[in-house]
Amino acid sequence: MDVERVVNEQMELISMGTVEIIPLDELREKIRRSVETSKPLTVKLGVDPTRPDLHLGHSVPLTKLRHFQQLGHQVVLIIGDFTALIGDPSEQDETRPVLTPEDVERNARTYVEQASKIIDTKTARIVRNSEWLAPLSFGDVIELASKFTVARIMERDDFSRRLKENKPLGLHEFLYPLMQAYDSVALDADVEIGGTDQKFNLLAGRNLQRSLGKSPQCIITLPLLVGTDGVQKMSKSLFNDIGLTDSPDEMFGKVMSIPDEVMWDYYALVSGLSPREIEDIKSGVEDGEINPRDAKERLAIEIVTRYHGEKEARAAASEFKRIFRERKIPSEVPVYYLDLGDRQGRRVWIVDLLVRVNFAATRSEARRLIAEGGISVDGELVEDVNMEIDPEELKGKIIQKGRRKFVKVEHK
RNA sequence: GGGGGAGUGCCCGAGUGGUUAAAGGGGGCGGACUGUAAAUCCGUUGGCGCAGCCUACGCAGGUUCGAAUCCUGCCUCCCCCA
Repeated sequence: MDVERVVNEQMELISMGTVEIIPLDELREKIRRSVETSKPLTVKLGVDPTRPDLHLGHSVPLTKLRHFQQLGHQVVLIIGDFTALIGDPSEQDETRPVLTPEDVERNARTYVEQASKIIDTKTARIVRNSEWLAPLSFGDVIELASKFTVARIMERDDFSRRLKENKPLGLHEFLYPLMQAYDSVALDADVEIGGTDQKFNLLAGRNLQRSLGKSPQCIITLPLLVGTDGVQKMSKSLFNDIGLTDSPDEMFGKVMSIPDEVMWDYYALVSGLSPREIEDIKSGVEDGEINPRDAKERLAIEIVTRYHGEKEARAAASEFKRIFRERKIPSEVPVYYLDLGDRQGRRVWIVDLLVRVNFAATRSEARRLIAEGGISVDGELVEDVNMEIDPEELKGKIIQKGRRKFVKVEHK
């Protein structure tokens, strides 16, 4: 077997889509040794269960973990149940609210399930870092903390920025990189993966391992996926996320809503296509041979296929076309069951109806919607705020709000 | 422990006694346009069966014909010194 060739092949897949590999030649050396001795590398990815759902941004490092898995390495997914209690201060402008152990536990469970859509959870090691972090004594922590200097911790610009801007910075937050670093020590990690925002924490692991006389890990950073707004990084709290558990239609639509320019990031990071295929599509668009919309549609299909299967992806694509391109009513419209019991045959006031079907939170809002020309009944624009409809007449009618919200009224 | 500063609508933020339901921006919603749920432009954005009324500027009182704006107490947060 040609060792050099295998090493090259592994390195090619591993480096695909990465931002940095530190240090590159050291990783190469580790791979070579692994190939020669047939001993898999231990590759670590930590995720803090701070929120109940994973989104497409999380899938970027998970996909990289999958690559290592494909190459036969031992991947370890760390559920940061202990670290989540502190909250990673990386890129945060403020101290995170503290989660209760119950929150963490609930989130942790769904994380593993969602991660299984990307990595093979049967061969991966899935561990919780409370396993080794919780038993540490205060003395142990002080001992570990002595391996870091304040100046080094303050190198992090998110820390120094917060200090400069007179924003609070909790002492406990200083310990976060320390804990993550200790994960690497506890697992004897050879490689750790993370987003570019994790660079400091990843390097902390490398340094701590070295301080404790262990072989230091290599680190791989990956780009942060921008959210559907095309500007900020994907984050549930910014409402620009595409959740891994989003329905096919929702997922498809959200992908279609990203600005054209960022679709190439998505292609590279979460489409699952090879660099060559992506390049073909990209040059096709640049030459004007492929309509950008079709390229984006292809992307959306690829992504939905990954999480829901091809059949669902196709269905989502045609549904999208139906609603947005042809401006038709979706094939399935939610139904609102009008309760006639207490109405005694009285007519239904449109404003009241809009609130009942949840198109408006208040009657004032409903009035505004009508004034803005955003409401129609069976395709007919509602102009009169005082419109009243006979319940019998209303049966089976479709109320539309804006372009894409529909509800059908039926009798209970 | 001492001193200083701040709390305004979903968010940021202007406003220091009188058309102030409160400038401006962001976000949301609607409309136009579009290959698109993108970009851009326009409108709208406290509640109430609403040409009127009610509730609002941390909380509770007070001064005044009239307060987000002045006074008192309380709560919360931040900064500096120790």
